[in-house]
Amino acid sequence: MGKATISTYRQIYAVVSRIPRGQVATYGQVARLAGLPGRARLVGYALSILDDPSVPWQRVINAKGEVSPRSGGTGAEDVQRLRLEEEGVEFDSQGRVPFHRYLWRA
DNA sequence: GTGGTGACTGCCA
DNA sequence: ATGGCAGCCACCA
Repeated sequence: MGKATISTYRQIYAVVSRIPRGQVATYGQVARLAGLPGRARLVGYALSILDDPSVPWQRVINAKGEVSPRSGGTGAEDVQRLRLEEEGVEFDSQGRVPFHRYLWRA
């Protein structure tokens, strides 16, 4: 665990913090904006160990437009969807967020 | 050092 | 449309 890793996470959290309320971004998109193209999984990991409550992690979803299933079976997915709906993001009948309406155009 | 595991994604059958 | 998989790379056992 070195400095480089720490700054990498900081970069990721900084990008996520820029996503506007009521909009969403994909893991891959966040990775690219953070200067880490092709490293979407790292974004997922960074968010999984996030402890800073000021980072709007709920606005990051997968490339299919859905809230990514967690492995641990925790209720995090439901919390994420609820928090998004609270800020005005609507899900379609298939449980997906229509990108044409809510994707963040950085 | 090695191998398995992901809050992922794009490609291909 | 759906599912499988390789590539990705930090972490942990």
